[in-house]
Amino acid sequence: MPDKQPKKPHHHGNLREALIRAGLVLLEKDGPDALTLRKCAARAGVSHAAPAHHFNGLISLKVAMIARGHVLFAEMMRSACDRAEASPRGQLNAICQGYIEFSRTHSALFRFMFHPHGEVPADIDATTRSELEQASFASYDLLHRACMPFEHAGDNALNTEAMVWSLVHGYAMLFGSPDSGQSPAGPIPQFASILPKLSLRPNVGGKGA
Amino acid sequence: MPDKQPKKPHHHGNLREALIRAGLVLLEKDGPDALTLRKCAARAGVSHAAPAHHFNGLISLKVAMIARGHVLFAEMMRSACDRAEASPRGQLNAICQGYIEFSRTHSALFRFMFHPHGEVPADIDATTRSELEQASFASYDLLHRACMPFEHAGDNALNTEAMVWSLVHGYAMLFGSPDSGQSPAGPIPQFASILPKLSLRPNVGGKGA
DNA sequence: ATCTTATCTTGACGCTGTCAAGTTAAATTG
DNA sequence: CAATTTAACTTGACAGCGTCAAGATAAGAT
Repeated sequence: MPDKQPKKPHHHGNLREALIRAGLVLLEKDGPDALTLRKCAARAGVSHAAPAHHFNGLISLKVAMIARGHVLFAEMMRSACDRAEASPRGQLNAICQGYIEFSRTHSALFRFMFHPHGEVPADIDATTRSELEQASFASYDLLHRACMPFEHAGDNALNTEAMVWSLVHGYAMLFGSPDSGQSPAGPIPQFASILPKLSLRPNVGGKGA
Repeated sequence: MPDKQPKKPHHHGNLREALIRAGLVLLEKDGPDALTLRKCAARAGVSHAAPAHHFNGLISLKVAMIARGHVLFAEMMRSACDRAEASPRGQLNAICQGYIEFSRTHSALFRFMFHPHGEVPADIDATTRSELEQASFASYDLLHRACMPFEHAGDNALNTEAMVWSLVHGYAMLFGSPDSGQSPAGPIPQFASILPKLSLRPNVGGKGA
């Protein structure tokens, strides 16, 4: 046989990946309610029942899309960190900027990712489940590490994280959409002018605990 | 005719209200994906097409449920304010406690309310639309008023609001659910220990601007 | 070359939102 | 009070949906 691609195992080639990408396109184009297995299948050029062999149900495809979202999310935060100065404040600021930038450039996906469906059901296929766990851990870990320089021995170890995460997540949810928040008029303050109002003391000694 | 109720106009009596209540029950019981016009109709004891005469489509019923959610939301914040001391900090704290209490006692509804569907579509019936606008304004106004004592002349007028709202909303979204947040272990800090870390200076003189 | 297995197709089922038409009861009017 | 209009609801139908069962096809293994 002539030299083939290393991973073109069967008919379609890489249907699982194609379905995830189709789902992301549909989500961003027509919103979460327009996301259907059949449309994803059609967009990938396969029959309506083909997705069942890669995801056990629509919910699994959704979870796989969320996992993919976390990968993009982490990339955007990492890239913001690379462009920022290396100081603790610079890095934390960059994480937040990446967080908010993601919520703006992928606004439908961002909303889709964070608890729109309640808990992840138990009957997700193992591949998808582990993808989600790994990707969501990785993206959270970036925030976690950026907060570490501000943890202190006396504090509850999660205090800074919870505080920063709440602030940036709430801001992204409320103001990080094309239509600027559901409430009254006036320009939305920049997040960069909000973050400094959190009383964060850098921990000069080393690790906090 | 014998004395009738003032508002029992027709067959069912008050189908619109019954459908909203049925929807809220279904939402809390089986989640947002189980919310169906036909099930709401069945629960209200009418035929599957009856809801069309009160809501122009499923989306309108959803919006009406969100409006109802804002009413309950505002009630919970107001009640927390009534139980708290009258000082600016006491009131602001109470608003946040009510906010978080609502997100915990009505967790599915809370998630349902905040942007799960993108923008409100243009083709909502006028009744439902005005209900939403009025109710969401009322609930936001409570937060707005609680923040007013901390606004200052030099600040962007929305700074304090945006900051407090982001913090409490993010906290409620991330940690205000039965399953405690999607990320790593450890006890979640109380919001009461987070709020004081925002540098809020009371404005002793009167109004900020 | 045969067998096995993974991948995808076809067809069917019940449930969904929505539309069109018909029915019933309330309100209005003469 | 009776006829008419109008609002509320029912019935029936349609396409699209998720999902299951069964069959076809191609890749890999023996």
